[in-house]
Amino acid sequence: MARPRIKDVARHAGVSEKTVSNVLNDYVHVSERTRRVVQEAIDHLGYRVNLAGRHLRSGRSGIIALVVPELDVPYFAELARHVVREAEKRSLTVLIHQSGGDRERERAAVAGFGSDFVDGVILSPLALAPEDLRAHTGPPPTVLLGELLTDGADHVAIDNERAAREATEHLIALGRRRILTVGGRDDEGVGTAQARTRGCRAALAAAGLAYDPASLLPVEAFHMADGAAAVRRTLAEGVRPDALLCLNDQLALGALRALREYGARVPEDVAVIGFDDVEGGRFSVPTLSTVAPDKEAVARVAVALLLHRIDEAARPGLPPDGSDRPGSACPQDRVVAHRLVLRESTEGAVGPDGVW
Amino acid sequence: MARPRIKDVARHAGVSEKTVSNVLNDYVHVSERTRRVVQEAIDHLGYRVNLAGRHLRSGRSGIIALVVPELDVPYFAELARHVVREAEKRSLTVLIHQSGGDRERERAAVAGFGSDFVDGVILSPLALAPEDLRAHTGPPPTVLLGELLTDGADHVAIDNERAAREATEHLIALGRRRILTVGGRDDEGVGTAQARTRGCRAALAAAGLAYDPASLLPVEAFHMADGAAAVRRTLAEGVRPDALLCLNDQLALGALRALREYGARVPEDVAVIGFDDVEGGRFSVPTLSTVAPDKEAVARVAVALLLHRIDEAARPGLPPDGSDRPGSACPQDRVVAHRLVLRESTEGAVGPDGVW
DNA sequence: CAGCCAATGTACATCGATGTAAAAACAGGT
DNA sequence: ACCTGTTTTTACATCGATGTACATTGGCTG
Repeated sequence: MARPRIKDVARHAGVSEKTVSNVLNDYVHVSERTRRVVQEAIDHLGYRVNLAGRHLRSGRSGIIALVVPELDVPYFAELARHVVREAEKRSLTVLIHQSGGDRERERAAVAGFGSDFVDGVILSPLALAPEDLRAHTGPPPTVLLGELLTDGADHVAIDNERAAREATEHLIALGRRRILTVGGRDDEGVGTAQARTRGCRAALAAAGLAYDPASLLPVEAFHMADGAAAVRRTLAEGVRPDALLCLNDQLALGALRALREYGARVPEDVAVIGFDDVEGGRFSVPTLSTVAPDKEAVARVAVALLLHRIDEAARPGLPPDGSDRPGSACPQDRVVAHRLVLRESTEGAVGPDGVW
Repeated sequence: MARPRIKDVARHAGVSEKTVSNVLNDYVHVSERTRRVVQEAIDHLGYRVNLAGRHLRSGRSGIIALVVPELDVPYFAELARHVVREAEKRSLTVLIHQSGGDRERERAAVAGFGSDFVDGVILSPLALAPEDLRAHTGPPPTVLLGELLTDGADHVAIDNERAAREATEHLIALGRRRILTVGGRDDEGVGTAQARTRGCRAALAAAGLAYDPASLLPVEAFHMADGAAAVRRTLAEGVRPDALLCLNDQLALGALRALREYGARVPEDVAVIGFDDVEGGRFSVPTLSTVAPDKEAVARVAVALLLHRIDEAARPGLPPDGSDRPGSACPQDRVVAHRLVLRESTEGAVGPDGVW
């Protein structure tokens, strides 16, 4: 009553094991009749291939890993959904890992999790340093999401600097001048936060506005709690901005909450804009203006790029070298579209409260 | 320069392959000296076990699947985080699947995804029917989350009926009488929605309030958009409730938005309560009262139960029978704690808007 | 009808790790 | 030194699927 093996199917169909395997793998030279007989045996016994055996033999598991900092950050959850869907189309299974923004865990990810059972890795790094990547050029193939860390690996992202510039220009066009950047970072790092901060500064400079380092509100993490805390802290100090550029929607939603506690009307007193276009921002009070990355495209491009690398690595070609095949061996750098979605938090009012 | 195999380590250490395997698996009868030599060879070569080989030999992959309807529903994302963390503690890896609430996909999950590479499945069903489960009692071991579908499988959930009763009692205690149930369902199904609806009715009955089938607002899915749409529709019809019991926080957050559009003050005009205690409800305006399940406990119990089944299945004992080992062969039914978290949407006001 | 090519099917080795059975090494007791 | 019993190590088969190399079959040509 155990699960049937290929040999059981072979016996049942009266053919050899290899013939069954050939049917399973759509090998061309199998007569229609044999194929039918084998298929019937398969159906009859309820046979299904054992991935362990196939994996051992082929060296491919059909599993790719997606590593994100935290799943319960809606942006990553939405991204994960798209990646899973995209991978499924190409009959790959996705293993989702959470790094918690821990450098050690991210390093483990690019190293293939201390074993070789994933065919490839899509990593959204938070703490990984460029040298970690350089240290590990070997398998498995890796695609990075988010900011460009180094030129050592494939990479997919929106143009964060330009997106931040556009968002800031929008705030400036609304007549806002006292703009704070929630989550902004001034340091030398190569992360998404720094790129967006640069874009913001560029817009300010272009508008002839002074840049004040104090306009950057640092946060621990990009959660609602951090956004709310940072804004509460600043407001408590007596600072009165007229616009907030929040580096993601979670921060922005937390900021909306904090502003409300201080009696500020959004957008009349303070305009707020975020990044990511998550579900929460489409139903908040007020609804949230945001920079919407094409998440579906990010997922599609990332999976395609990764699959390409995997196939490439499987071919007997010159693996570590990389002098031939133009535009293939050298790391790809794909920029995905984004657009500004303007909602109530910068553009309009919800309407009066209490006319029930 | 290929990845080293166990045989390479053996050669390098001057011992047999099995001895290396023994060291790897902490077999007792290995002399201290041999162990040291082998360990040095392992470190020197940077050897790491190949999971494909181990999986093939042992029949265990060390991977469990978590199947949820959608990852971008925050409750499932938070649950996923806990499950992953819990599994990691027991050196299991979690494969996350999304069923999209599709019955076919859920059925595939309990059937082990058409292959046997997962050791077990934790499934949060949405569309699965009891008969689907009964049809597939074979491997892999399965633990269900959410409502009790049948007595055929292990199962972990909060007491949804009681939780809904408590939430409704809270609304009634506030003096509310025109209570609508957003997402409520009256039918004969065995899902979470039905259980919560029953609890609500029980509370109404206990308070001597009439039950009106029209108080159930059906929804397509449990997303913010559905909550907002359902409430808008009802308000447009002229219905004026004084409380909303929303069957999850997403519906509730959508409802808050819709209420605001109609000028209703929450909680003064309408009290709102949800289920799940997601992050969004802790920062919404107003903050959301909710039924908070102990998600960490759900994850912990589910993983423990599953692991137990997996071990059980591996032992040579009487698999399909199940007459011995009391309280083990028979399906477990674990109820996890929940508590009412009362916030502004039922208890207090945010404070006046516009005193900036 | 012999002869040959292509289409089709088979036996066997292989992927890497580990269980089995048995051999080798070692300790202690007489 | 010899036997006994235990520890330590080894050779080999095994898990399931598939690539390789070869055997067989059938169809077609000359």
